[in-house]
Amino acid sequence: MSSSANPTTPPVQSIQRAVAIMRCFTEAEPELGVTELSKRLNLHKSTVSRMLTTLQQERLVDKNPETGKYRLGLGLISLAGVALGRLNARAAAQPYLNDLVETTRETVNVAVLDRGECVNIERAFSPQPIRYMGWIGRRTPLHCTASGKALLAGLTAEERTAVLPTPLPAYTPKTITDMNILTQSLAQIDRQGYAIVNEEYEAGFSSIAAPIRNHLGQVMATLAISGPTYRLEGETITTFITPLLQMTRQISADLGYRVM
Amino acid sequence: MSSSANPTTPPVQSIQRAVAIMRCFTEAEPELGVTELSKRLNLHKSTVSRMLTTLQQERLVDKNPETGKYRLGLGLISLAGVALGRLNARAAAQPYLNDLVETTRETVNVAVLDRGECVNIERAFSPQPIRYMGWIGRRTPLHCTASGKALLAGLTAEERTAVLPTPLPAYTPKTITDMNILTQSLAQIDRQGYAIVNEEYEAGFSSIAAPIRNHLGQVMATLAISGPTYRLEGETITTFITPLLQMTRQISADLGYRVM
DNA sequence: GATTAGGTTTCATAATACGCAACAAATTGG
DNA sequence: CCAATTTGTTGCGTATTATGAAACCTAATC
Repeated sequence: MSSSANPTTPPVQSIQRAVAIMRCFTEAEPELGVTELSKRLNLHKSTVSRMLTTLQQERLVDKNPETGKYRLGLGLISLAGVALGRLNARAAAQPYLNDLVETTRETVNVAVLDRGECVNIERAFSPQPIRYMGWIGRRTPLHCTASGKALLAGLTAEERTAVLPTPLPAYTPKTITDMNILTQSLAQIDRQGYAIVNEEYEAGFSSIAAPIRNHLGQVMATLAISGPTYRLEGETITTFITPLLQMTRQISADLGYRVM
Repeated sequence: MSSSANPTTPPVQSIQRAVAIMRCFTEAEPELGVTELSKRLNLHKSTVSRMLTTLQQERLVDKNPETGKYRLGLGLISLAGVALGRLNARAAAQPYLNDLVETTRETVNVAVLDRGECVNIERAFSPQPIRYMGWIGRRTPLHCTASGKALLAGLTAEERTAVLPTPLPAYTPKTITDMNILTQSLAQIDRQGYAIVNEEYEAGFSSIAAPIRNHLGQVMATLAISGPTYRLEGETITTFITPLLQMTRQISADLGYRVM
């Protein structure tokens, strides 16, 4: 039977269009008008207007009464809540996050792999005013974030090739874009059991992550500690290794993973 | 122009159907098959199958490889993350939630009003093993939850009539179903500035909530402390009044609300 | 006040989504 | 182990829906 990668069934165009409309709304641009969406998606204004009206009826978008513009609606939050609720790694990790925040005083995140990206599914924020704000749902690349690399390190070479873009995009001057160098780096991460990334994805931002394993030993999520480089640089981030690994071992054990 | 309650534009049926499919997945039933969805929604199997394929391509559902059944996908989480990101009350409340959990040792939630329901938009869980697990996105009724009543108390009589169902459904023997009694109760809540609910929505469950106001003094969200009745009954829940009100005043002040 | 821009609605029709039937694969029960 | 049943997918023709064009309404701009 065909996989989703090579569908023989033509997709339902109206659903694709509706999702494309919703995906135009971002953290940077939370509100958009009919005409703007029409231009971006190359759809007629009347098509966009009708679709927005239906999405609004279904609570997936709403209209800001003050600006008259559309934005994503709270109905998405309820659906997402159901989607999050089935993630075992999230439930397993959640009781430990605040302890790790207290120990490190930095933001802690849980992330999973989804279709070539790293998706945050849980987080506990640092109490410090300058902190990493990785919100739930945020997607980041795999090859230049600590969580992403920890996820990649748990994949076979084949799986890795399937999820990584070619060429690897550069996000900062420090991003590794050579596949061989990345592969070697991932082998090292697999051996040592954690990944550290300094400013490969975003200037001034560093993090350390380790895998969370299921009862079969497969990497199902990662636990990461993130913050501004000026606070983590030097030896500071290495002091997080032990508490991080202790925590991921505990969480993995809660999920049934036994080291043989 | 017509509101979403009385649309003159016919809705896009395919979008409605797709959303109906997604809404079949719940916390209680996170995985469903094509035939089951077909029966529930009275749609042909081939229609459901095609729609699920497109939703899967768009990451709003995925297929559990172990069971072959469909479930809500992580793509929803990213959209919901954007939706949550625009909620000022949530961002304003978030730094205070852990303090309130430490003070009360109970679960703390932030909720907003959305189309006749109370929706959780933030939460910090109690560290105790028996605790209220109000997940983000969870929807609860207005007339029998503390958050719901705190939201209702901030509405005009007209607005209230618009959002409340008639008759008021009973969830437990303690649910108030008489509109006059509810109205009097809400007037009292408005005067005292907080709502307490004991087992009106769910047996064994109680909570206290207070409104979060914006710069105009309008109730935009609520902050609630919830837990099992056996821990909160008697005088315990009243000891939460002062810390809760202090916190909602602080959060409201952060949002620009000034008591005249 | 005129013009422009954004958004909505009516209408005819082009194109899509649909149901039906057939088929393939998986599951169930004897 | 095999037949029967159930589930899910796909090809096809067409009924129905979604669509774009045009007209209209409202708000914003000059």
